[in-house]
Amino acid sequence: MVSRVESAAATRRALVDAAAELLDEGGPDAVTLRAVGARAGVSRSAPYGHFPDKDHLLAAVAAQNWDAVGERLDELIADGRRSPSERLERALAELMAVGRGHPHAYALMFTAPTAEHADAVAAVSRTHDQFLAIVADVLGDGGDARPIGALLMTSVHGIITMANSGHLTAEKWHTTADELLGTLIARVTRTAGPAG
Amino acid sequence: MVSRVESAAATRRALVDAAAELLDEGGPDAVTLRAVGARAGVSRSAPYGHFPDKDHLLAAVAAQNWDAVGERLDELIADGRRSPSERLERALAELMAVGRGHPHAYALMFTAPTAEHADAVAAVSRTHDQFLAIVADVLGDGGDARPIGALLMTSVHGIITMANSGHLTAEKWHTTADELLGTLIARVTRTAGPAG
DNA sequence: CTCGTTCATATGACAACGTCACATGAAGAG
DNA sequence: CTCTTCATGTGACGTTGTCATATGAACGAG
Repeated sequence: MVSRVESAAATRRALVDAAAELLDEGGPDAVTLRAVGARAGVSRSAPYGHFPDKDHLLAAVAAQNWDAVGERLDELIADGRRSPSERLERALAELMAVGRGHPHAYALMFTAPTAEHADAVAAVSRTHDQFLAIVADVLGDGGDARPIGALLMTSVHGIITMANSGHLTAEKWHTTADELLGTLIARVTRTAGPAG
Repeated sequence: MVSRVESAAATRRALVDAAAELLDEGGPDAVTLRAVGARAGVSRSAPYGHFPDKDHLLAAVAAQNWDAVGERLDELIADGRRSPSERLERALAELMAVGRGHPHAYALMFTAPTAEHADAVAAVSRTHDQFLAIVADVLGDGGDARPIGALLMTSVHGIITMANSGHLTAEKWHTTADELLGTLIARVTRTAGPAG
């Protein structure tokens, strides 16, 4: 029951989960290999049996987060009760909820994987494809969904990061992240053509 | 000529410049206090005579970068030969040029100052106000420029950061950062009303 | 069952880092 | 000239990521 390979896989999962929890709770500075090991019930350099270095462990956390978002998008796509534009709104709102609710985890998802971890790159690619499918469904067969999808994705990403860094204050900009999301969707998806 | 206060001010400037250069060249990891001191011609803990800690030194670098952008926006505002919408395009292009040309410096500008450094907060506020003035000039007297300005600022910020982190590949999204900027301006400033 | 191998994990150690306490030496005030 | 002030240099400490090595239990062969 506790075969060697099973135990190793469990330890790997525990390490990734511990790193994710520490990141969520205390930010990047709280994610030390010693703290990760302690929370996972192993010692400080046990991660080196599963990852080449700390960056790869963090890449595994990022991949897990991307997969979680992809799962939510999957549910949206499978849910036939909603209209395409409603699905797009929900997808963007989901991204916003993750970004605002778990700022550190979100920031990690958008720090260059640079082929450090093939799993992370694949997870990102999968989730992006799912998002593009949702956008394509809204636009119909009229044009290429990718540039419009990119504009939506990058803009929502900018709203989230500026809000998280405290640069999007209501006093200065007289609006909120949620309002900006609504305006963005309205203005970008209004006429579904490819580019202005 | 080398009065004590002058010398101290010169050292402070040298420290900030050294930190900015190291950041530009080697990224955040290259900015160690020892390296900063060495490049500035002083020793490793000289910064502590001018800043409470490393974060405050970095905040000073961020403030300097924000002021530099503000200066460029000032030039745009002062240049009467351009139309308001042309000025807005140039302002956003300027932001994009900084972000793409100096990714580490740009990332630092958008990491929470959180009142660490009053100078940094003031520099950010000044530059944001200048940007809003440019946006207001495009919209005319028809409405509040702030929400539209926020949407433009956050979206461009998102384009820059996603491009810098390698998440905005041409293969996946079939577009480029520059194209997205054009589409953004076209779709957001088309009809100048406040919100959709 | 027994023995030798393999491999995940634990421990010790090292360099580099941010930071502090203290020493030093020159600029400015009287 | 003397004393004070303050920017700077030096030594030291705790923490971090990482590696070399030791250990001990899960496997395959006999």
